Amino acid sequence: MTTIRQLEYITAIEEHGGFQAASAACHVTQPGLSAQVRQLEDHLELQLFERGRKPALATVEGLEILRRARGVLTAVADLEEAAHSLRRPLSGRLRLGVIPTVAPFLLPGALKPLRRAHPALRLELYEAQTGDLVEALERGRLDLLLLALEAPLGPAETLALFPDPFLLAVPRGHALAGRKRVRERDLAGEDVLLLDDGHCLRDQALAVCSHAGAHELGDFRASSMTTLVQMVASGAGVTLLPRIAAAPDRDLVLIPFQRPVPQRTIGLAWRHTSPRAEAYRSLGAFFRAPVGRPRG
Amino acid sequence: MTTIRQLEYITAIEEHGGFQAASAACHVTQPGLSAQVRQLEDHLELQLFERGRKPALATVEGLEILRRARGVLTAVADLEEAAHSLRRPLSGRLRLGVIPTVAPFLLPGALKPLRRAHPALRLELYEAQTGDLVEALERGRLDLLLLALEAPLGPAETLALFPDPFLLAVPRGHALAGRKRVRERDLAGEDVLLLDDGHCLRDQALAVCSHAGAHELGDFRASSMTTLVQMVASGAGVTLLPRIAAAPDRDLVLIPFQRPVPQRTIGLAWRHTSPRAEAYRSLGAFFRAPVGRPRG
DNA sequence: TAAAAATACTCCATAGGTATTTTAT
DNA sequence: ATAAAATACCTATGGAGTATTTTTA
Repeated sequence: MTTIRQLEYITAIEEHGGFQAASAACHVTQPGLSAQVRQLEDHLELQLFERGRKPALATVEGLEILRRARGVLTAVADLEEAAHSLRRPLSGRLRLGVIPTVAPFLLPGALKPLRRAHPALRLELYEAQTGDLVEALERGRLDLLLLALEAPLGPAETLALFPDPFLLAVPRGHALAGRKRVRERDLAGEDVLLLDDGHCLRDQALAVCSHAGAHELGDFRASSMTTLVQMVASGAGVTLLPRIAAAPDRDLVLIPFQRPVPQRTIGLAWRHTSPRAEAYRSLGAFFRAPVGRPRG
Repeated sequence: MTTIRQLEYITAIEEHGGFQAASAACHVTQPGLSAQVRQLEDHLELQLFERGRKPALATVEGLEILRRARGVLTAVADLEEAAHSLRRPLSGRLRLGVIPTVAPFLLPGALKPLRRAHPALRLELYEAQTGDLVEALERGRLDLLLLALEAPLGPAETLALFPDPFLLAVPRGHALAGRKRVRERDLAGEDVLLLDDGHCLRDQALAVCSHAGAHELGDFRASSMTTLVQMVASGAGVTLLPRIAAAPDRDLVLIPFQRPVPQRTIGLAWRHTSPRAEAYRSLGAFFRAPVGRPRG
């Protein structure tokens, strides 16, 4: 079988002009090197060097083999060099999956610092709902997820980043609009607007509503948080808004809950077998909650 | 030290989706293969595969190493093939890929003379569409391609063999059936039948049709040229047929184009690094156009 | 006759084998 | 429960060593 070592030996012979000099350069004895050259020649069934000549001379065939041998050796060297540079974990491709109820609120402030801190990191973003993200993670199509940790995440390893409390969003002029704080049971009898199926936020809000005695408005299913907010602002009902999604709005009143505050936990998740786990943990700092709260 | 064997093992793992399957393919035991993988990982100081997963999953770093490993292995394979062909160029295995719109028309007449002229050549035939062939060539799974040179062939080296003009095929009794020659714009308004996606012939015919103002019949997609011809013969529409594929048919009329004649170029393609390039060129003579033209 | 390479042999490092345990589905 | 990979241990191939002979400039 052809070996890398054999190729190193024959290129050394060409480079140093002889078996002896080559053996010295390769830190082996001359007979050892000779044996390898012989073995390669036997394997290729081709004479590479003309024997019995003072300055070792490659045959015509040998020159062609030598040319290719150098190509192989540089490819191997490149591979080892690549391994070296890949050892810095926060470089290369990182496929990050983010849920739609987090992405627009956390990513804008996170990406620029992240890129600056780790310029070698090639970040690829995917926005999808929790179920799809978890499956993609398991299948090796994503490396890291940014989502709400309340959802079932399978065997993934996680890092909690911050709690994201829900606020009650009501239209200006609503009966509850003047309140400083609300309790979950204040929701009783309210028409609650929710997101489409598949959003983990929908399930979380639904859990709050159900044991508060509120009922979901059957006809409405918002496909995005923006739509949801606009529908509430137009007086169609009330909704639960995560604080990171809460932006000031003329027609909207956002009221925090009394304790116990219903909330979700934003965090990172990765395959528990991933070799970059520590690197992922260190990325958590970039995805902390935005500083400017919309309201007390 | 990195060895060729280690690179073979890790690419086998990727290819066969597991250590066990890979060890079988490499004719070694699983512990033997595992040990070599471990050794390579230790040497590179890099985890290449996530352990403890059913379908062995390469790490992000592993994928990059695997890409380079494949490059090294093809370079080595080329070197060994070079050695072989430096003795007798036209002997040993030659894996020939041919596109489906060429194979049935060119191979029958070519194979027998080829085998007679080069009995030491062990010819292996693969029929697939251009995209798959080009990828297989690049990856070192094929040695030589016989196809239409109009398609994107990457960095491959090529040899044009002959032009293959398109003929217009119409059903007997069609309005154009009596014409001695047609122009491209005669196609305007015709229902044109084409092959499935992926056939380069489809793209070439589509190019002719589009600037001639013809429209493709949406419901029909033939998976083979035989089907295509039968559909035209049954009056479903017209089509463009390469001349090498044109066989006399009772229900079909084949009309040549006036200049400029739309055509494809049949030729050979090989890796630009291939050591048998000269031998491949000499094979061109066996794949010239068939002598018996179906029509003027 | 000096150099460089080949030959003869010896040794030991390690690739690869068998048997078994551990781990993940 | 089953299948895959890791671990432990052993064997033997072959790479590399020393000593020596052969070769040709």
